[in-house]
Amino acid sequence: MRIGQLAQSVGVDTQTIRFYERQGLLPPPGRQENGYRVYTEKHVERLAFIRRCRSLDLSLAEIHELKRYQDDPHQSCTAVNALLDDHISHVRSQITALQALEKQLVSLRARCNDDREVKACGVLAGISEGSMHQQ
Amino acid sequence: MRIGQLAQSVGVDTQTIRFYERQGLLPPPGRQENGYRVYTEKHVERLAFIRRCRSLDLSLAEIHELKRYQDDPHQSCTAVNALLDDHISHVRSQITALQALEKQLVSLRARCNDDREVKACGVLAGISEGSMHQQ
DNA sequence: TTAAAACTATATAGTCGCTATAAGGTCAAT
DNA sequence: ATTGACCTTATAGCGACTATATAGTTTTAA
Repeated sequence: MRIGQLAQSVGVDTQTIRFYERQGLLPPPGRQENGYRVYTEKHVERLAFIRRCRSLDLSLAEIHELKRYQDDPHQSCTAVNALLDDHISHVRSQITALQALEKQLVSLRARCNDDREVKACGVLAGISEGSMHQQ
Repeated sequence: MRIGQLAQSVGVDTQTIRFYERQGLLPPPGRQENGYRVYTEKHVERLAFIRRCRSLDLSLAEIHELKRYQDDPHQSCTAVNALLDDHISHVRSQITALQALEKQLVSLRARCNDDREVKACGVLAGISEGSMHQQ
């Protein structure tokens, strides 16, 4: 199968596939005489795995790490679990930060509900004052 | 005041200040005979405004937009409010996405609590199966 | 048969908001 | 005279792609 087919079957751009290859995430495929890449089912699975990891927002470095674990299947999976735990706490702290941010934004927004002139707008005033840290 | 003083008083790296200048966010300051930048109180305020916007996670493009509104203080501030509303809903959808992600990650993590060999690890299996969409 | 469309290849630059590095000029104090 | 702290510009790097340019190949249609 050529790159276009692989791309379509996994739902990825061809550029992204070449990019993963350059990054060492996807093993270099065979080539036809004309230089076209030729992929196997293995590549489909590997690419799908990468995309599922990405949909979990794992970084390419983390996916690399998981790949190393997969390639040495007899070691303990403690490290796999640790990686996931780290990632979960990373996601949780992102959520916390964004929730605090949302609160700030909503309280800022409440300072101007009507159609004032910009110079009287409570929102701009609020940002300029920098009084956003208390309350 | 020179760039180091400005940087310290606002709590920003000097590189960042020059970067904002190149981006057109901070007006070009005067220069001493030796070429050193000379800043005024105006610059302190403007830079602090930029940093407060950044702490609200507004993009440089959005800050540009706010700057344009400030420079035309007699127009209605509807656009300011709209910008903020957009930003709030952007933040909210980020939160929602991250919460869904967290759920996925936690349920994936639950598939392996003990020290198995990697080849039997439920976490890696879970990712490989790609059965993460039905909860 | 030929011409156009669709596919493939590589290389390179752009996105965002900085941050880091290199290589040098200026200034005050020792 | 030299150290050190400051300033200057230019350039490259981060992450994970995405877009563009340029060119070769294959497939399809007229």
